[in-house]
Amino acid sequence: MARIVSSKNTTKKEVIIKKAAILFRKKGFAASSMRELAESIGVEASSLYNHIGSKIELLQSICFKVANDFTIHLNEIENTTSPVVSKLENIIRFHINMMLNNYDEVFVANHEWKQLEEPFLSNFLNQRKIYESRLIELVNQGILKKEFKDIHPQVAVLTILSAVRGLEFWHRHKKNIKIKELESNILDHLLNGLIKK
Amino acid sequence: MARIVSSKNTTKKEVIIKKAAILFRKKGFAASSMRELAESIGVEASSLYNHIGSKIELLQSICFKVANDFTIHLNEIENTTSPVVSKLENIIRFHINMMLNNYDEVFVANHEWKQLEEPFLSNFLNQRKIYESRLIELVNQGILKKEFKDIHPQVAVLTILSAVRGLEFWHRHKKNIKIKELESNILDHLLNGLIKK
DNA sequence: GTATTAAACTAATAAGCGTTAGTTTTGTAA
DNA sequence: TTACAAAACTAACGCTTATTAGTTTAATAC
Repeated sequence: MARIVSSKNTTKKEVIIKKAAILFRKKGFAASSMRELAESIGVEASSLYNHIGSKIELLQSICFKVANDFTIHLNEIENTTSPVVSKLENIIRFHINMMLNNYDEVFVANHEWKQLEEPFLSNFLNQRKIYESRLIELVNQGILKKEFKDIHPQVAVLTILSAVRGLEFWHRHKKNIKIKELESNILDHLLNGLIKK
Repeated sequence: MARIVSSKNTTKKEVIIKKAAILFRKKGFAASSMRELAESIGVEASSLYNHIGSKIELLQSICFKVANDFTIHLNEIENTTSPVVSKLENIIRFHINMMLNNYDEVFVANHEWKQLEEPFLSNFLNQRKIYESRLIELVNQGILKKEFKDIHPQVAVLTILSAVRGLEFWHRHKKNIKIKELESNILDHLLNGLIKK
């Protein structure tokens, strides 16, 4: 009789959620079945229900964990007194590292939140909206302090968030370039641009 | 008896594909049912099969149409003799306009290609890889001609493509900003950066 | 060793899926 | 008006889905 293996610091539920994140990232939430998930763990599908409530609950856990991590980090950044450009750099670095270290979970949160059900769907979107607004306000401060050009802050935030999200694709050719080099290149591009002055 | 309405220049098949793109964009391919699609058109699910072969064929049509549009445009750009920066600007503008004018189709191609089956999946990925390589080569030319900084061309292309893809999110708050302003802001950010010099 | 509990199993459920077959209705042209 | 073809319909197929109930096995505590 196969058993779910979990070390001392991780519950069996956490093991299932992690495996779910991997599966959902690869195949998408709707196209993933509980039987597949169970197989990837090594048990029968029905056995999973000794540890979790439902399939949708797995998606909720993944999405809200990610959202929470980003919010907490932003809270910390806002409570410092650095130049705006440093704050923004810190945030971009955090996004890059989250993407590299929690690839499956961040990917799923980014792509599969649509499959959430109410009230989780609304709540998730609202958290994202608030996070975005706080970033826009930060860029706005940078403009007022003459650290940034007089650009449209909403568009700048969108461009930055999207560019960082693009690191998803980096897992394809991860080996071709060093992480630190990747990080500094993206930061340089977003902050200083592409054209030689 | 309800009928699929199609004007003179669009076949019923095209109507179905368009509605499919809208549905797949909203709910994802796997989570969309043929019964839902039929309902959005106003007929029974089985009636769709008078015009199309299968559900997966719809996804194929959408994805390969988009891929083709981008490839054709890149062909045209490569056959001109403009400065690299103009070529790149032209390509970015094309991406922005494709995203704004063919939102559903581009979104689906970007998000749901995973659900394609072989050999379409491999073919699609290969086309994307080639497209990306050609852009990287273009940026490389810009570096050699001293138009661009000495950055990592692969990272630059990834950043640009990702930033432009982020326009997906723009449909949420489309009205707050003019398209031309949006376009020039993004171009300026990607080419010239955020920090005041 | 025995009792208890955690966690696996098998089997079954009802619902939804894409798709097909066969039939009926509708629009068009002679 | 009649004949034909296009395109809708109803009904059903076989399959997969998430989930539940009931049972058995394995690990833990005394």
